[in-house]
Amino acid sequence: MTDRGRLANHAWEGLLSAHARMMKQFADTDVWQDLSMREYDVLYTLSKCTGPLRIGELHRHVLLSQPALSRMVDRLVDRGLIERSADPADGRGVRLSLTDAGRDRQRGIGRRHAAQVARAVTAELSRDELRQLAAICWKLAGADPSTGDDKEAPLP
Amino acid sequence: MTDRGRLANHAWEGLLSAHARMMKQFADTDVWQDLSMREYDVLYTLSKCTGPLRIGELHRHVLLSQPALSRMVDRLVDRGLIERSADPADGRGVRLSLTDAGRDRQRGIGRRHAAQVARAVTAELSRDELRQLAAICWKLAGADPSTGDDKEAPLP
DNA sequence: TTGCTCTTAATGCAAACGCATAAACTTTGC
DNA sequence: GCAAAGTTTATGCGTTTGCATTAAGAGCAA
Repeated sequence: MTDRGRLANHAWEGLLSAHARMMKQFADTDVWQDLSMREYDVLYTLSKCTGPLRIGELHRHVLLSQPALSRMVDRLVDRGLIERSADPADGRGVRLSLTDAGRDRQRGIGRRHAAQVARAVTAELSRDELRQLAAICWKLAGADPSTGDDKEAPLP
Repeated sequence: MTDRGRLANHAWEGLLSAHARMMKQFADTDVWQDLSMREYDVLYTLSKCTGPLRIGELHRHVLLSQPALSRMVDRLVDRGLIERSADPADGRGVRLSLTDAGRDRQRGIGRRHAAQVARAVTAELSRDELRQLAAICWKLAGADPSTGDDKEAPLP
């Protein structure tokens, strides 16, 4: 392995460790009400996107198998937090959107969670480090940092 | 929320997106043999540490509930990849270590996985970015980047 | 020592997950 | 226009996970 490869592995391991430490820290708090962090992640993803989302789109953002996601959507629909509607342009497709209750729930949890993220992350990193981390991670995520949208196969 | 807080949230969201994208990419490959990525994570953590590890120590590094980890250890012991032994200094404790087969398995998978990490990460980031990412993430992980060991409650 | 609390790991059980596959629909090629 | 191939979401089923609790040893005070 090249030196650069080793450096890449060291950086990736650092990212994994940071992820694990922070996730554990957040999981140990009381902000999630009756949702799991994964369920909140789905609500949050829906809240970020303007229009309704296909399940496949959602699946790109969420670290979960497609069947598991399909059933999680079932449960969230049953609980009145999201809505399934038929896609007029594609009979197979399903369009997902937050209900009003879902949006309220996401906002309530989101406000508290954002505060704890701010506390935990700013406690460790300077403003410059935050900027660098954001720029690098969004690059690694293959997305435009300003919009948060994925970039799919950038044209040459 | 302060401006710095918003920046922290933006950086954290970037880290989550990068994590999700990379994990999906790695999960879609054939390097894991008959292990799940979570099981490999346990073997890898054991391989990094010099001596046997308590289950509680392992639990600090792995994003899994204690009972789930306990049972995963069961299964890995049954499969002959790790060894449980009593802790002479503490009758409740259990000391975990890789068997020879477990070490072989970790190394075989680890080599291929490290190669794919190197490919995926260096494809997106320059050498300077890799260095910055490593330094910042290990800071966020609350650990010394050179050793990878956790720093617990740094003395004032 | 005894009795209490604290810590560590394991267990019962319902919920959630992943894999393989099916069902429903769209698209493609003839 | 129709069959074959591809795409998108859902379902069957065995395995794994998390929550609550238990079991067992450590630590400490009287």
